[in-house]
Amino acid sequence: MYRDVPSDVSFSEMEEKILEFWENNKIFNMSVNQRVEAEDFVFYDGPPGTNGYPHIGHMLQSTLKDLWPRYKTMKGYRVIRKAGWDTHGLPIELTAEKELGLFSKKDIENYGIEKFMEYCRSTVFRYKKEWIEAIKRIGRFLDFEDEYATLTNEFIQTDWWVLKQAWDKGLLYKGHKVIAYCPRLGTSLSNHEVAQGYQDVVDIAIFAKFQLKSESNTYFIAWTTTPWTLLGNVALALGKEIKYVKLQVIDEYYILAEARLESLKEKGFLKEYQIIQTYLGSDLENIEYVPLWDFHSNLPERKHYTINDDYVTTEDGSGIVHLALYGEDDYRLITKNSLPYVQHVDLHGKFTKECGDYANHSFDEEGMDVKILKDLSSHGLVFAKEKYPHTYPFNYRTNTRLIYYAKSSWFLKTTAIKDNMISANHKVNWYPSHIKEGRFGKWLENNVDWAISRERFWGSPLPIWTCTNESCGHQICVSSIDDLNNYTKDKIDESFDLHIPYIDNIICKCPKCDKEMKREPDVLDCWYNSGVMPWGQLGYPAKKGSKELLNKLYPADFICEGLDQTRGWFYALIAISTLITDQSSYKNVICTELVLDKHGHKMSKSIGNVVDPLEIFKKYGADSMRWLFINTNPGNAIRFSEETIKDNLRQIILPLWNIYSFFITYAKIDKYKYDINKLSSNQSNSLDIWILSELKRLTIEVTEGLDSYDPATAATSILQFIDKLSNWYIRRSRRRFWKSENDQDKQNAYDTLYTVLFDLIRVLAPFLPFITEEIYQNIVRSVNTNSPDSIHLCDYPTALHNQRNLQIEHEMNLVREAVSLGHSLRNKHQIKVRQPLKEIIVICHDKQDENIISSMSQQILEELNVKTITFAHNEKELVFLTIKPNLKILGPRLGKDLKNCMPLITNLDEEKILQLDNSHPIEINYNGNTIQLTKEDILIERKEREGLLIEVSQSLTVALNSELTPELKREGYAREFVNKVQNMRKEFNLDVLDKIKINYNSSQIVKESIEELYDYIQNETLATDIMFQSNLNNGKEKQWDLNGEASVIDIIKI
RNA sequence: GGGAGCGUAGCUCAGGUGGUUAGAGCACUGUGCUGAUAACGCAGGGGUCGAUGGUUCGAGUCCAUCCGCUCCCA
Repeated sequence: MYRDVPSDVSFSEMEEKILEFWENNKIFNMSVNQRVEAEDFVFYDGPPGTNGYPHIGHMLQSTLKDLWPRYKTMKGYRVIRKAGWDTHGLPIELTAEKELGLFSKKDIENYGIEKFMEYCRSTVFRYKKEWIEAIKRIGRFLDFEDEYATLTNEFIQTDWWVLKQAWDKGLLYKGHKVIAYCPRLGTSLSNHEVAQGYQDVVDIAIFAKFQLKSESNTYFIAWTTTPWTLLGNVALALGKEIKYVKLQVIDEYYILAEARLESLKEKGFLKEYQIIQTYLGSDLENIEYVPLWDFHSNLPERKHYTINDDYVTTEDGSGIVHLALYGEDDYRLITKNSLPYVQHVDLHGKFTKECGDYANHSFDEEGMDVKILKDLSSHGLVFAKEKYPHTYPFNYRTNTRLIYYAKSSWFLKTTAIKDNMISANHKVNWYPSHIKEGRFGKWLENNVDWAISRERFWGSPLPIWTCTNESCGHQICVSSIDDLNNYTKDKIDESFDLHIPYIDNIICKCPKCDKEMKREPDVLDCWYNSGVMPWGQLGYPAKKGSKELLNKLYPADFICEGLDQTRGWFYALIAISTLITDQSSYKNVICTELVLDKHGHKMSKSIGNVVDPLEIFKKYGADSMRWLFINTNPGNAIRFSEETIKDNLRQIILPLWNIYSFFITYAKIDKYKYDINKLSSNQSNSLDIWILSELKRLTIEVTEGLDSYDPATAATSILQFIDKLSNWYIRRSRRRFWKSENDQDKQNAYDTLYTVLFDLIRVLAPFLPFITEEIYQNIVRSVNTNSPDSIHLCDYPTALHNQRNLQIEHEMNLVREAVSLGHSLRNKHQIKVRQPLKEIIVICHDKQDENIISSMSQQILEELNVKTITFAHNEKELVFLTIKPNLKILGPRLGKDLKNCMPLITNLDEEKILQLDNSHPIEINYNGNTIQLTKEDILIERKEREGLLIEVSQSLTVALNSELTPELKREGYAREFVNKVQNMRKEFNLDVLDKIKINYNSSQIVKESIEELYDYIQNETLATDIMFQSNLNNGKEKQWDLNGEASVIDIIKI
């Protein structure tokens, strides 16, 4: 039989027990393995890094990453869910550096690369335990036994295999990438690190004079905020569309952008001048000038001339940009125009030996800007100088300046597959939909070749070997250990650690010239690893069985990550899958926004507003948190606070629990047992028919929501259903369960509620896996041991549109409308519901509704505590009619005339309105034209006439007969009396079935009422005796006010 | 600087393809109901739908510009 349902349940403790139950009974394994023969629903888990704690945002993703796999499992699919861990990359090296007190690559080499790498390895799983705990605690089913990690030889070889594909297609090349570089530490910085180190500084900006070769006293004026780059100048850039002017100032001529003149005058750099000539930038292309210094004059490439590019603006400076190899745009233009790569500052930040007196000085040493300025000044090459405030990137650890430095890097030529990536993306279903063409689509449109190598240690090594014989220079790319062995003397096997430094001991023999080949020293970007994941998680193609598995597990039906993965995982996946298979590796993707604190700020350790998920689980349980993440659109930023969690508990968890508790309370009393063979099939009670129809509707709507990866609409349907079930079906059916006779109606009520509950918990199981499991174990498993061990092994309920009963849904809406109006009227009359009333008068605006109201009148009468329902037809006496045009219909028909016709319609007299209401068309005249109006063209509204106590809605007009006869009053006292007794029973913690004796003292009228309705009171309160006592004073009695009559009541449990 | 998202009641958010009096939950006020309910019902107050223009008979919705917040890129 059913277990009791505690009213003071701790959801957290309940959930912990469920977790144990799942663990002990291997429910997750069973849910996958019982579907071995089934079609796969493919889910990929984006591997998290575990050298930091999991936070609330990951719980949002975990919720969604669990919801669909659970749902699809119940829908009959096999859903393999491999856990994966991101274990490579710069963040791990940074952690290691920090903890080991190392500051640069050189430090690492001194410390010992082998030791350093061991340290990295020891930190990658530092918080794995906490991650697993949090993921499990939120109820996520994830396979930690068959997990994958990016640091294994297996995964690295998949990296290699993918890279070899690109190599064979000619899509892998070595080029340069401009990156933020710290010369002090000799290390590159990631974007994230750079972002941490911007500082507002005031630097000297110089307007330098570049003399035209052809005209000795004419100069281009170019502006820079980094004077040290002038030493490496190779060209000047002008905007093609920008207007330039040639000025005469005394005996010199200057060329600069017209748009800058005003500003230069304001600053006092220009006083008296004459405009000699105007040009477009395109007129000034390809003009040679004299370099400021002749440091690099012996380089063979053509240089020191003007070029055009759109990136030049006239927002500051002179409208002419000086180009040196430090900056992404500079690098792009230098490459595009085949200008020489002049790196006049070396990796230590020192000027190179070509730079004359400057050689061996640091670019950022004290006074360098002034030195350069004086130097140029002495040659008459400074047009103006100014102090210029701007933000400049610094190394956040050493507080020294960074340089944007062009370094060699390996690239995947993704520009070659850009169109394929874009069309692959067209086939992906995105939630929210705007990401597809918006953030992600735009990112693909602007795709540049992907720099996939890093000059670091802790990553998958590049599998490229280069011949040391410079005249040969042949390169090979290997796809696996076996492949590598084709080129080596000493063969290695799987036990060999493929990481640096060991891999660099492997020397290949050049197939072209037999000389030694050495590995390209870089490692792969960890984002590259993440994009390889669909193959890497299977160890494809080397691992046994991986080919068969890949056929089933590629591409993914569903993935889900945060918005920040647009340029991360989402891009890596689509780039690599397009490269290898010319399609996206995911079909449906949910992209979640950030989880913010309750004030809308990002959670961060430094602000101290980080919420620990485990604390929330402990207080409110995981189901509450899951519901929060489902019910608030995950595509919008979510403000997280304990209050919202509490709201969610109250909104869904408690109502569900109370429905369940109600069922158990009565099912135990009546020893109800669900028997599928005896389930009453011809329901006669309209409440049953109605809730079963609503149940089908719920099932349809939730299924549609989940199938279209839209969690929010599914959540709305669920909340509405719970409300209907709790606040109408059960509220209205209470008496059917409570009554003493075990008739068919009671049986029907039980069967219906059971059916509804059983379907409901299965519909909800993917959303709220814990509470539904708890209910399932009690209402299903405890009475039927043949049913599946867990709700998560059950099938999802199904429903068809034709299983709904739209008629009853409409009818019940009408009934609820009538009840709502009735409640509202009682409010107006100031008569509480416990006081019975004689009559409710209803006018149905549509006469056909009378039959509905009449057949369901019992619901209305009971709910409103009214004796009879009367239909009236004298609506004109109660309401006046107003008419409005139906704009949706008349708008398109009348167009511009609508505005003028509106008053003609709204001013129609009541007779005409009634005529229309009775479906007789009428005509109005406008501007000489006759316009015919039918009922569909207008909207009729009813408003109560002044001074009447009536309520009007769309379909009904309702009034109450508020006359209180002596009989009704007596009944009122009796009901009041019952209410007080029941309150006392509750207060004294009596069991529902406990019998009592009642002693009371009261006025004569109350006494008469009680005696008259003795049986009723007895029945309601389970009283064996109700005794009047004129001297009631035993210390336990309570004083009450029964509709103005003072009374004393004492109850005694028998 | 470029791009994306958001801006609707005190708070959190809904508001396909333009259409009538802009909704819900929470909070607040009043009131009622309750032997499932740590609840709930009914009613009420609370809104220049970020601003300004435009298209249209009609704009929260479409277009343009601007403002504010957030994120991504530079």
